[in-house]
Order: sequence, then structure tokens, then C-alpha cells
Amino acid sequence: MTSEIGEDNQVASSQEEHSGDLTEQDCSECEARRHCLGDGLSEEQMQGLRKITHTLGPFKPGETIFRVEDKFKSLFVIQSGAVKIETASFEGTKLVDGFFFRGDLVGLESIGAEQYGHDAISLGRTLVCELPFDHLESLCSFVPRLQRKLMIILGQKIRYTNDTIVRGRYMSAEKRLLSFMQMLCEKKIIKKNDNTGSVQLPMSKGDIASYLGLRPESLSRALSKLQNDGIIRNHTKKIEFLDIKAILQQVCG
Amino acid sequence: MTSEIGEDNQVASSQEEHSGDLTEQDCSECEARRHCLGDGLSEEQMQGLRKITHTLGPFKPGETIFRVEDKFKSLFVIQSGAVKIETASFEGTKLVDGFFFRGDLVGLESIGAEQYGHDAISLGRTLVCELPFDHLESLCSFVPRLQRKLMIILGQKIRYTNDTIVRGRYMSAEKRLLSFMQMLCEKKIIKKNDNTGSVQLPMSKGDIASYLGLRPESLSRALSKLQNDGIIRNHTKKIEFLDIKAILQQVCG
DNA sequence: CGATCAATTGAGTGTGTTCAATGTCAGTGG
DNA sequence: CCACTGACATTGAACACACTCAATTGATCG
Repeated sequence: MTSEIGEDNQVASSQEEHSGDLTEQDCSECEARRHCLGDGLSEEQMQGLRKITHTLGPFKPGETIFRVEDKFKSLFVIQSGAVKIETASFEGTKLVDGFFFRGDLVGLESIGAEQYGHDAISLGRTLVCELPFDHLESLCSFVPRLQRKLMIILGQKIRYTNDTIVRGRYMSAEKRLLSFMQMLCEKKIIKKNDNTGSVQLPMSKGDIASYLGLRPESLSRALSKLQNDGIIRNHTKKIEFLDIKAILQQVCG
Repeated sequence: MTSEIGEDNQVASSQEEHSGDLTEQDCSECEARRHCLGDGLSEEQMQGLRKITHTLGPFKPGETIFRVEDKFKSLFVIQSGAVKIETASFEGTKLVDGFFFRGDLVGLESIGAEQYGHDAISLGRTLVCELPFDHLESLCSFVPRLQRKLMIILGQKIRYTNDTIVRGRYMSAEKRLLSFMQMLCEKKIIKKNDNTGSVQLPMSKGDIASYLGLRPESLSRALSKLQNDGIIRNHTKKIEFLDIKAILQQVCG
């Protein structure tokens, strides 16, 4: 478990990119501006937030943003790209516990712990914004709106897990896949065009399967079935949605 | 879904028990004192917390503390007794999403939502301490320690769900049951006596099954199997632990 | 172009589910 | 006190769905 730690600290190497960067964070060009923790704050409040943050990356696919057992220090807002978190279970098997996209906060899972409980791994070309948690906490005391926002996000995360993963236990492989695709639609990850659309998947099918609590084979079969039903068209790194309504109407029961 | 709401508001009727109670909450006799949100706060800080709280109950088994679609207003600390939260799924089936014991906070799941997402139902004779959330939030801004504690609890809840329910998907019925019994041990719900012990279950077997993502029949079979293996002795409302070590050593994989 | 890893497909197995029957227990009323 | 009731729990038999194992195809990269 600890064997790999420290052999190649990509966080450190990435930080070098902006070493000597003492100017205040510039959020005006950030792709995630509208989804960020800071959205809705006054200019003055945003300034407080900008002072404690800086950009990390870009991370290439497979690079780690933090590792299991690294000291918990920061949350990370995804500016662009995508991230998965995973843990090694009992015998070497990796389990994917979450995917994160633009505007999502990575690291909430480790609040209150000494160390991160997951590896956070970049999918695609990823830029993140680091929020040192103790600074963020202090800032929250002065900016009630920020405190509120963080709590809301924590509450949402609890609900989201309950509505998807926990509920998912009672759903067939096909339903789980559909609810995953619903999520992609709601997060606007897909390129939508009326009732059709498509996603360029940043993660592997195996990762999706793991996240949904399925074997890769079972996911593959579910994909094939939906393709036969004319709901989707399945490719290696892309899924075309031929009938978005049918996917969204899917009542999860 | 909304049909039952308001027909018999047990919250209101319970509140009558202490209507006119304008004195400050007295925590000195509370069974959950050592597990409460306020534990670790200075006397002065505790005073702030006591000012915004009051006791509700006792609730009898089956009575609701709040219902789905009630406006989200408060968190509730369990002083004594136990609570389950459940939701009605698609066709009338109730799904149990959590159990709460002394010192646990009920309602975290609904932070950031307009309405509660569950029914909270008393198991056994239950006393709770109501924490109006907007007051609690304001207090958090003045008491960083409290803010921190609440965030830690939220983080822990996220981790707990991930470590039990999400991981549980990969575990057999027997393993899920064992991990449930581990939880009971860790929360000191059981009456322990060296390597043996017993629990008087406040909830039905059906509730446990639902919580673990199993059918009652499957749980029953798992219980029978563990009894045959000499690990437990199974009764209707009680489980005897004949070998606590064997239960705790159980590595969840 | 071969090497490697991911994804798919097929065949057989297994664990939990489903359906149905029986058993247990607490509460109620004769 | 015992019979009746209804909810919960247990047990059995057949089934279904996802899993396992194995083979094949497909993509990517040196």
C-alpha cells in the first residue's frame, strides 16, 4: 500500500510550473468559473478566496493529484478535464469510488481525516485549483456565504451517493448504466443536439464498471443490449445517444 | 407520497411536552453528552449551543421525528433510543437508508435541500435534541471549533457510507451481516462481556436486510449460517455473539 | 508490424431473489 | 386460559442475473 508513495511525486513536479507565482489567482478565464465554490460571492469575498488558491497542472492522463496516505491538506476544484478517485481493495483490485468533472470538488471525502483515503487520478488533460483546507476553513468563518456553500456541497454529496450508488444496489446492470448516462446528461458532459448526443469518455469502460459495482463483462453486455434496443451506439471511447428522452425518462426503480 | 403528511403531526404534539420551556437546555444529565456535537467545546461555547437547542420526545417506536417533504429545518442529536431513516421507493417498498444511535446526528443527509429526503422514525423510546440549522450555522461562524466539528462529521459520514454501503456491494450477504455487527460493536450498542455479548435489536430484521441491500430471506439465511458456524445465536429480537473476536477479525473483502 | 491492454462475446456456474409454505410471537377478545 | 389474528421470521425449491473463466476481436503505441 505504501510502497509506491514518494517514488515520483507528481504533485511536486507539477507545482514547479508555477513556482515563484506570487500574484493573486486569476479566475476570469477559468472554465469552471460558473460552477466554482466561489460562484455567487461578492467581488470582495472572491478576492479572499483567490488569495488562498492556485492552479495545479496540467496533469496528463494517469497522473496522480494526490495519493492514498498523503497528508490531507487541500480540496481541489476541477477547472478542466476530469478526475477519478480509487482505492486498492484487499487483493490488488482497484475500486473506483467517484468521477469528477468541471467545477466538482475533489477531496471532500477526506475532510476530517488525517490522510486522503483515495488516489486521485487525472483523466484527460486536467487543470485543478488547489484550496488549502485550513485556509478555506478560516475564510469560512469570515464569509458565512462560503461556509454555507461548502456545507451545501457536502450535503449534496451525501445525497448524491445515496441516490445513485446506494439505490443502485437494487437496480439491474442496465438500469445502473442508464442512471450513469443520466448523470452525464445532467452534468452536461455530453454534446447534446436536440434528442441525440454523444460523449467522449475520459475514463475506461472498466472504470465505469467498477464505479457502478459491476464486472467489465456485465457492463459490456448492458451496453450491447442498449445498442440493440436502439437507445445508444457503443464505441470504444465514445457513446452516442440516439434517444436522450428514453434515457432521461428512465425511472430508476 | 404527500398523502400522509399532516394527518397526525407527532413533532408538534411532542413539542407540547416542553412548551413554555424558556430556560436554557440542560445537558449535564444527557446520556449522549460525551458523543455530542458540543463535546470538546469550552463552557462558554457550549452555552451558545445550549441556547439554540431543546429536547424533543420521548418518541415511541414507529413515531416519526420528521417526514419526507417536511421543510428542512433542523438536525437532531439522539440522546437516547435509536432512529432509522427510510424512503418510499417506486412501488410502496420502503428502503432503510440509515440507523442512528446515541450521539448520532440525524438530518445531515438533508443539508442544502429544501425538504427532508427521508422519514425519520423512532425505534424504541427515543429522546432527541433539536438543533435548528440556521442557528447552528450562524453559531459556527462565531465558533470555529464548532464549524470544524460539523465539517468533520460530514466528512466522516461520507466516508462511512463509502466504507460500508458502497464497499458492501462487493461483499456476500454473510460479509455484509458481519460488517453490520462490527458496526454495532464499534458503536458499543452491544452488551459486551469479554469475548461474548448480545444486542437487543431496536429494529426489525427486515429493516436490517433493507439497509444491507438484501431481501429478508437472504438475511435470515445468513443469520442461520452464522449460527450453524457457532459465531452467533439468533433470536427474534436479540442476537448473541458467541465469538466477538471472530466477528471483528472479519476482514471485509 | 508485433506487443500489449481494453473490450467484447460465449458457455457454465453460483449467489441472492422470488414465490410459497410453515413457524414464531405479541396482542386481543371470547 | 385458549383460540384467533396479523406481523415478522424462517425454510425450501426453482429461477434469474451477474459472475467467472476462457477465447476472440479491437485499439494503441513503440
